[in-house]
Amino acid sequence: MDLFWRHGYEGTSIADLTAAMGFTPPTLYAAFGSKEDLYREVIQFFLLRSERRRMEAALEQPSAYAVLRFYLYAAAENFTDPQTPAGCMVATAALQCATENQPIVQEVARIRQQMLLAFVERLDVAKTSGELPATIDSLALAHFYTAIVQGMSVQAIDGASTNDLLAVADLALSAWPGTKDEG
Amino acid sequence: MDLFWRHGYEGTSIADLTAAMGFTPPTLYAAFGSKEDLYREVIQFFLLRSERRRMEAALEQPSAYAVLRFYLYAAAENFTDPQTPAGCMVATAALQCATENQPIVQEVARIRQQMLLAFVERLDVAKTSGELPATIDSLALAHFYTAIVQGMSVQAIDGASTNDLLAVADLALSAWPGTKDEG
DNA sequence: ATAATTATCTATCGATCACTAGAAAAATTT
DNA sequence: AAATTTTTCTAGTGATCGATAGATAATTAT
Repeated sequence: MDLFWRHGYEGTSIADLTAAMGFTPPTLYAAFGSKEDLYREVIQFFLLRSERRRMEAALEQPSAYAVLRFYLYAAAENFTDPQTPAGCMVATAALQCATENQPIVQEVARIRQQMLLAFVERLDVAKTSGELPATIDSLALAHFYTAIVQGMSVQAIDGASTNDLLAVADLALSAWPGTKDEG
Repeated sequence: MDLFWRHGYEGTSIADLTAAMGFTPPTLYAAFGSKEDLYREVIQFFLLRSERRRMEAALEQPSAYAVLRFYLYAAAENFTDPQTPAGCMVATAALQCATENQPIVQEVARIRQQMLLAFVERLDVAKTSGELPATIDSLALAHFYTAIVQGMSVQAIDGASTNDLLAVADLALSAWPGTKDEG
């Protein structure tokens, strides 16, 4: 996971992986099938351990605004955690790949769309509860906060600090067009 | 440029490039030196023709707010222009590469830092002119709008429409903490 | 303890990677 | 028109790519 996270799908070779894991290619292929299968498995593992956990923890917050704040603050911390590679493993992964790796590109893009839809769902709830005006376009607002997360990931990769990203998060939250009540 | 833009540095092979340009590898190497040299030249060409032009046109706007609006609207249009690959060629390029290609990663990251600093400079001017409160952190605000551009690029690659990105731009502009006067 | 199974190894596959020597062709100069 | 220079080609370099056949070692089952 560390290697794919740091160097991407195409930037990580089987030789890199087997050297890091301490065994030889046949073992890797017996265990995971192919490089592509392994990457898919790693992505699912990442989602389970990091992204999905972050989203689920955020969704426990009592208001849509608090959900966003929790998620963005957690992202700022996680994206700059020195114990993991910088940025998010899915938010800015597999953006450009060779033609033969388009299945990977589409897979990761599909996961990003799911992240987007998770935001949309929570924002729709916020509209029915009155936290957001009914005139608000949930999809547009979700696009905005998703873009922020993706931009934060790029900047983390470029070396931004936790505080840099927290400031970005705060500015994004200042654009919130609904109530900021906590209950 | 189209190939590197669409498939990235590692996703584009010399064979891809020579096939697209209609000649053979020795011609490419005589003309450009190496794949890395060619990529650097392509990036500079892109900056000249697209990114720098967009920034310079934006900076002709009469207020900092108008500069940002112009730049973000132009980005929304350009990132989804069907005549070019989706997204920005530098905003979301070379984020993950193999160890041997780290010079490329650093080069592109350096260019993104220059984009950031261009925003910082204009925001500092806005503080002296009173468009922005003197208490505003120019660097943080620049990080925010740069993140928006990078996020818009990711979403364009994922298939977002011009209108999707314009909505993101409008929400980002709604976070502007200064005067929105046009003069 | 022996047999069957599983896991991992060495060694290598053909394909492709970025790149280049030397010949042939095209353009330019005299 | 002949000589020179420049350009592009054919054909290939060694290295590395993802992936695998067959042998060996370790484990599990009987």
